[in-house]
Amino acid sequence: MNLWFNTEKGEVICRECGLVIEDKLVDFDQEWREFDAEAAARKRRTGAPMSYTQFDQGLGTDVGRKGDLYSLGVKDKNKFFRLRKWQQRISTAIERNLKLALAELKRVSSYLKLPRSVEEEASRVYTLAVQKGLVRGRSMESVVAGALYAACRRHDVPRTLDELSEASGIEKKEIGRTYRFITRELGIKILPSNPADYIARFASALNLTAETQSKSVEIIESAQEIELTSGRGPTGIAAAALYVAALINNEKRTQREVADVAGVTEVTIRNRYKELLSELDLEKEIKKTKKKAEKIAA
DNA sequence: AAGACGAAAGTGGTTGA
DNA sequence: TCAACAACTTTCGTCTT
Repeated sequence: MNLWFNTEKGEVICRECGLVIEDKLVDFDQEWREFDAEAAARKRRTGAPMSYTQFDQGLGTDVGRKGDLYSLGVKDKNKFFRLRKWQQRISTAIERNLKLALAELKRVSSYLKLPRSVEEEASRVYTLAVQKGLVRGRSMESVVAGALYAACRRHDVPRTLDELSEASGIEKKEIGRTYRFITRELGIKILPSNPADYIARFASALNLTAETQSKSVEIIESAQEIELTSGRGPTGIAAAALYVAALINNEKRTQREVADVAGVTEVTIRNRYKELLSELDLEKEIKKTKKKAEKIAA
């Protein structure tokens, strides 16, 4: 998509269709001007942005820099070195662990192409987990994976456990276990993920058109209304809806193909598919497109 | 011959006593 | 803590296109 950030009007506009995507941009410009370093020091109110992806939220203090040394006498110099030693000692287990873990977190999150907001949230979750001592007895990596999984769910950009497992090299059930553990211990509430959130990703992996996508979201919505979706795995439902929608729009994919990208088996798709057909009378629509296809062939 | 279908047995996780 | 249970998987044989 070709976007145009109009900072004057505070809008984000699509260059192709002119659609205004966002009309409440924050103005990131300063409201004053500075002409030299002196004025800058006087006028700037903030430092670097605070971020949980930095192990100390970007707010850490170092004792002294080399430049300060020249103004000190011998006695003060010794004091200076002593203080700096202490500073380094204080940064003990927790901080070192955080540094390592957040590096790992960044790696996994960029592998999965997760948005910044999710990475940020996951870092926050991990930091909390460390502070509560929840990492003890668990591998750092698995907690990182669990935190990321939780963050994904919260931000409605679900990745499957399989994907997380592939990216982090941690076993699926291990991730699931720590995920459940830390969300329980930290009191993080997570709604069951919505099957519709998976559609966009699965559809593009299968090269399906936008119509098929919206059709399958439609199907999911009507299925949810009659409680067909509760208690079932969301990926299975998403896969089945996508499969049916593809049939209706004459873009048939095999059950095998859909099953692979969704990370479920053909059997699960069949089961959901059967339920969808019997409860939502979609058979008519499928027959319609079949007839159309035959006419075109003839 | 490939894909769809369905039965049966197995797995990991939740729930309720 | 254990057993019952539901969802999902694996496997395999049969039917359909």
